Amino acid sequence: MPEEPRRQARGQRRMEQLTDAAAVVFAEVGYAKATTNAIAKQAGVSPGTLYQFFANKEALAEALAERYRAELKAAHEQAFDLSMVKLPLPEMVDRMIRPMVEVNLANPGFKALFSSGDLPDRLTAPTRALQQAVTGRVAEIIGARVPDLPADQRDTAAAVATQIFAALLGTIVSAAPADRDRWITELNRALVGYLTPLETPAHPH
Amino acid sequence: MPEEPRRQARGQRRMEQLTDAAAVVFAEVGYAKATTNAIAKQAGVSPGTLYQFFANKEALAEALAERYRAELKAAHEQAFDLSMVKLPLPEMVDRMIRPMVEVNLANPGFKALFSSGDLPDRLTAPTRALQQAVTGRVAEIIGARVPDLPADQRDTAAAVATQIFAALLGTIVSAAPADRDRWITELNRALVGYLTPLETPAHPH
DNA sequence: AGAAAATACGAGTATTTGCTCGTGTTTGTC
DNA sequence: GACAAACACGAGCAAATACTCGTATTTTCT
Repeated sequence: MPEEPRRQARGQRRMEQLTDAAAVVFAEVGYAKATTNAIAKQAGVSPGTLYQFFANKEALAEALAERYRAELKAAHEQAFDLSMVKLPLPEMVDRMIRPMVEVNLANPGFKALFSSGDLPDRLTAPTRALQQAVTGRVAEIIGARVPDLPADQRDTAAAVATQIFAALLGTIVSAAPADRDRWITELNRALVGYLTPLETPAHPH
Repeated sequence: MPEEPRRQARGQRRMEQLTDAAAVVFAEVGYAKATTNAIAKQAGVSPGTLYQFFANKEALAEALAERYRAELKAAHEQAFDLSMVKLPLPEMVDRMIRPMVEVNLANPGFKALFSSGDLPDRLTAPTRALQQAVTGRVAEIIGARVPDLPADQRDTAAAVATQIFAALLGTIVSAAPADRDRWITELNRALVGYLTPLETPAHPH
């Protein structure tokens, strides 16, 4: 098995160019229909060069997914504060949503990897990693907010919330900028509506 | 432009065989990776025969989508009753959800057409038709339940509810049968949580 | 029966696509 | 400056795939 060559500065730049290009092409035509030759062309590079750095199309997608994961994590760490746990739910949800929408608007390829329905089997892995990173984050927050909630219920709630988010993300980013806030509001309502009962369990009637 | 030939009984059967086969293959590998040759083989028919009845892969998907639309409509007309409008929201939502899940379980190809992320451009049309049929139905119900709701808010709510549904549908059908009810319950909670505020507008604080 | 239309076949085609490989250039190290 | 490693090229391959077409069979109609 061939070892990873020791990358030099030029190579690092190329790899970034290539993931950038992949993001553009994925965003334009989706992962499945994106061709490696088109990605190479978009990067201003020959097909051969692409394969000098990535074993295959999938590895390229993995690298891109990993980049998004890191970016998301950074955005959240910047936007999150443990004090947020004490905010009213709608405001907290808003603060969770915004950075993710921002990351998505800044990286059009994100959606193609995060919430595309039928990707080749193997890509399920990086996609799952992305989704799971988000879900884990959400679970943390819910856990901090409702400490008495059993772990399994918390994880289920986090998974559902993430799916709702992913579903509406597409609508939000493909909407006209003027309508975007409207859809974000709806997403907020949906999440708040779903999560509120967790905070006020079993009310007497 | 060639005219549609007058189909004879044999041809009608073939067309059904072919859409059946398409459903199977779509369910197995998704629309994008489904090959027309594989569909023909699954139908026990040569590739040429497939193209005697469908101009291309897309037309086949359209026919399948149309079939699902009709099936869904029938299921709903059977399950719906105007009296349902007076039921408590959770129960009504449950009655809306169940038949759709049923149709989905009975027709594994449904999901591939209904909630797949990156389909070829033209297939957006039949897919949209399916989604819109569902959304329209939901809008009707909401309208009947909350007559005072402005039309645009009603349509927005219907669209969001449909997206939430589509998002969790995948989880529901791919879950182990034992877990299915659990996820259906969550879907119910999500929809009820989102829709409830519409029924009790602007509460005094 | 006989003609026309519909159905059926399946090897073959034109194109696409992920990826390779032989060859040449640039970069880093001593 | 010399040597090796990394980088770059791009024509082209092997495989896949949507679709065709010449031919043969079956059904329908008169």
